[in-house]
Amino acid sequence: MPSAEQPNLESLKSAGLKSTSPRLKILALFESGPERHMSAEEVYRLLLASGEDVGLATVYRVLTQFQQAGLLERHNFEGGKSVFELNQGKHHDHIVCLQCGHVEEFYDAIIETRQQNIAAELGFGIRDHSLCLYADCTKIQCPHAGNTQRSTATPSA
Amino acid sequence: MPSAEQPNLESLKSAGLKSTSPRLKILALFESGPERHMSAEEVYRLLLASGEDVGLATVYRVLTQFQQAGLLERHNFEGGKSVFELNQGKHHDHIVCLQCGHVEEFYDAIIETRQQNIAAELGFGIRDHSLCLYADCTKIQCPHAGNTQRSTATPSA
DNA sequence: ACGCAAATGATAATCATTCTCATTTGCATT
DNA sequence: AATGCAAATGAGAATGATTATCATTTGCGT
Ligand SMILES: [Zn+2]
Ligand SMILES: [Zn+2]
Ligand SMILES: [Zn+2]
Ligand SMILES: [Zn+2]
Repeated sequence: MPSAEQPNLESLKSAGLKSTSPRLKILALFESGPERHMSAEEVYRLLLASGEDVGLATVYRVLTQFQQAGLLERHNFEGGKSVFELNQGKHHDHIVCLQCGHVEEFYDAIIETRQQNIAAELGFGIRDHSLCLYADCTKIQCPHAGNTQRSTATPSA
Repeated sequence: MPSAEQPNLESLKSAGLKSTSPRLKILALFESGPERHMSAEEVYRLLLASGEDVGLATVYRVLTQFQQAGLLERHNFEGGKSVFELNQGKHHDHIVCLQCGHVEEFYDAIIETRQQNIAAELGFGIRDHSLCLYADCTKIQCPHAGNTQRSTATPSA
């Protein structure tokens, strides 16, 4: 077989991180797990649930390392705990359901542009920003709305 | 003198909170203190510094009560600690200097409108939102930029 | 002035996260 | 494949922010 193998091993290698079992498991979880946005605790629980044995401290360490390496993004929605997601290179903002915590993503060019302009007007150079809309999705698929379906909402423009 | 007195006593009363010394002091600090945006710890330290004797637990309690009563707003900028500010009824978003932590406020009608539209498109009913721009103010007045002046920037558009 | 529920303050407890350190493991080299 | 060692891990202690407990104090209506 040719050398077009494990992209994860590559990711880790090029990030200067040696490829260990906990790291590969965590990366795999973000790539093909049930949730795109997960807290350290969630990652830990999911790994335990799937029989993997990793320490909570390691999960925290690895998440931080991955974030610093650019593999993951860290968000601080309300509630004091950080959530992470795979960095796909495509910036987006979030809307979080206040009932069930479900996270939806969106991108709006107008808002992004305005942010730049506003910062410029105030004499700041933007380095980062976080926009999070808090809402309740009673109108769509939400466990707390009596519907457990996965949300598939897409902006119809 | 007529009965158009202490608006603070009124605020507390109408919030169902009895007017106590810690509450009045904290409210006064937000109204005429040196900072509009303060964490519990900052409030606590400022009160101690001015000779007042309040417990830290009370500060936390009162801040939460004030927030629930609508007197204060709570924000969760990055860094894991909540900051509070007097609720003036005028919604605004924030830009925080990553160097010195200085907070500047702004309001942009275009962004606000877009948020509404986006949520509507996704089938959510917005209940709240938080937008925070992280930047460094090396271009303006920042202690870390060698200038301690208070910023007075105002968006011109 | 009384009485009592509400409020306070000191401290313990909790929660998320980081640190410590002894043990294990990846990986380059023999 | 065996060796060596720095890097990584895991268990648990430590930290920082915040909340809960509870005995004591205080605001306020009577
Ligand atoms: Zn954005
Ligand atoms: Zn996302
Ligand atoms: Zn806004
Ligand atoms: Zn503000």
